[in-house]
Formats: sequence, C-alpha cells, structure tokens
Amino acid sequence: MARKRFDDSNCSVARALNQVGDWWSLLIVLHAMYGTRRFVDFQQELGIAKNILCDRLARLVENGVLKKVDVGEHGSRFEYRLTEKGRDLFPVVIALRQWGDKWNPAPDEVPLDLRDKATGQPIQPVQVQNAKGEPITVRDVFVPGEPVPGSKKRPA
Amino acid sequence: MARKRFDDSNCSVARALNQVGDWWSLLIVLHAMYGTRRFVDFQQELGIAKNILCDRLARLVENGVLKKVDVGEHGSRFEYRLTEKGRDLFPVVIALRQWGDKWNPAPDEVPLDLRDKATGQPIQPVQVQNAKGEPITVRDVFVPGEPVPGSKKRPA
DNA sequence: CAAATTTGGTTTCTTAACGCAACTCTATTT
DNA sequence: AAATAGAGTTGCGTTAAGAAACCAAATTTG
Repeated sequence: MARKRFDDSNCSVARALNQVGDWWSLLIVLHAMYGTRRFVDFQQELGIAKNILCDRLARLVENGVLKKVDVGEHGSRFEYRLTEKGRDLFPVVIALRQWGDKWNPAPDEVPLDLRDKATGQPIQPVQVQNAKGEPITVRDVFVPGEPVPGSKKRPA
Repeated sequence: MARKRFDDSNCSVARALNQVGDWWSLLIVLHAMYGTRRFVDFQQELGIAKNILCDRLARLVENGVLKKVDVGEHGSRFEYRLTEKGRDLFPVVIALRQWGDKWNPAPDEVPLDLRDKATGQPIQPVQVQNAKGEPITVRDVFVPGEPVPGSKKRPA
C-alpha cells in the first residue's frame, strides 16, 4: 500500500484496490486459493519478508478477506483461511491469471489448466457477458446517464 | 511498484501484477476504459501526482497496455489509448469493480450499471465458468497433476 | 507581437514502505 | 532440559511514492 488511502473514494475499484491492490495481497489470496494456510508456507512459497507477510495477513483479516483460525496442532497454531469475501475474489484472480498467461506467457510455464472437479473439463476464460450470456468487450458497453464513452470526452 | 520485481517469476499472476499490480496502474486503465485519454484528464480525475502519472503511463506504454498517440491538436499533443492488451483487462477490472460493489459498497454510490450497447440490458456478474458455462467457485476446481487443493498442503 | 495559459514532463526533497536480519516468545519435539 | 518450529516484532538501511516547484514547447489572449 502507498500513502494515499482510498477508503473513502467514491470509486469501488479504488476501494477494492485499497484492500487487495498491493503487490502481495492478491498473491496471498491466490496462494490461499491454492490451499496454503499457514504462515511459514506463505512465507516460503511467496518469498516474502516476514514482517510484510504479518502486515498483509493482518490487513487481509482486518478487511474480512481472510480469517485467522486457531488450530492447536503440533506447533502450528494458526491458519489463515479465505472468507466468503475472499473466495469471491476468484474471478478477479483467475481473470488476472488468464490475462497474464495470454499476454506475458513464460516459455517454461503451462498456462494454467484449471479444471472442474465435477467434470474434469478445463474452465472457460473469464469474460464479461451481456444478459444473454454473450461475451462483450469494453466497446460494447455504456453507463446509462453518461455520454457514451469513446465518442466524446467526459466532462470530468 | 516495490523493489521486488517479478518479471521472471514463474507465476503469471505475479508477472501480471508486475505490470498493472500497483495502486495507480489499474485505476489508469479503468479510466482509460471510461474514455479518458489525456494526461491532464487522468491527473485531475485520479488526483495523482504528475511525476507518478508520468511514470505509470510510461510503464503502461512500455508494457504494451497503453499506446501513446501524437495528436497535434489545440495544445494537447498526446493521447494515451488502450491497446488490445489493455482492453483485454476488461474482465479483470469489471470483476474487481463488482467485487468492490458487493463487499465494500459506498452508501452514496450506485453499484455500477454497465449496459450492453446492443440491447441496453445490464451486464452479468463476471464469473468463472466450467465447460458447460455453469458458474463455479474456487472449491469446484483442481489443478491436474497436483493433489487436490484443500485436502492436503502442497509440497511447496 | 508579447504575455499568459495549457499540456506534458522533470527535478528536488521529504516521507513512508519495503526487505533483510536479528531477536522474542510460546509450544512442541527429542 | 535442550533444541526446534511457528508466528511474530524490532531495528535499520534502501528505495519508491508523493507534493510542489520548475521547465519547455505550443497556443491562446490581449
């Protein structure tokens, strides 16, 4: 996070970025979705400094993305698990993953083969869809009440 | 951006975050999707410092998300427009927007009413879908070749 | 034509965040 | 009882973010 806070911004994207918009938070959420739950595992998998990890986990818990669960088990006492709010970031993370795979592919990396447990089939690319379920782009949409974007510059 | 670079990370999410994962970049892309193109407009709409805006625009151009177009027009010489790569962030931005609207609603803000130009109908929530087009959650997927996430901790 | 403005950008300087390493504290294993 | 692991905290140096001032070219204004 930077110094500029957007908690009170009137833009929900800005507020969302305020919660998960820094370097590490989304990666933590990503790994949490992959099944990581414990402090040391996050630390080793991400290669993140411990104090930063502390800070990010605390903030994610504070924002309701993760919950801290006390598990009194063989030396490991806490687990960080996704809340519903956190799990709801699934489309965001997957969309970002697919974007990265498409536009910045690594030669030595397979482009994420996520599959449906029920069917074993690969998932579809995340896309924005209209009411009929057809994929649409940024050029196909408008915000009612505003001049159509692209035709003319917005007043402010 | 922070000091730790992920250009060479073997995770495409990390690499994606390397390009648009800081505070401002995604907001710039968002506003570009709303139709903003000129330096001063970005600056005023976002309330961003000019040097940071310079830096972010340059980086986004460098990464192929925006392109800088010289338009010799009444004192404004450049426009920053989305490339296809940039427009392809549409699902990411919308998913993030919808997540923010859902989980951090602002009392005085309407939760984004994006509509299809063709039909005038609102768009659907961005979701991850299986091969049949059914929405699925993080719990419904697995990565082939790995132990099923959630059942047991991954080796690394 | 000269002065003020606009646009896009650079420089300077302060402040805050990042990252490493070392240290702490509790619980567990040996 | 000593050693180890998990989960942090503290200190400190490095680096990036941010505000504000300054710059230069083109444009508008008077």
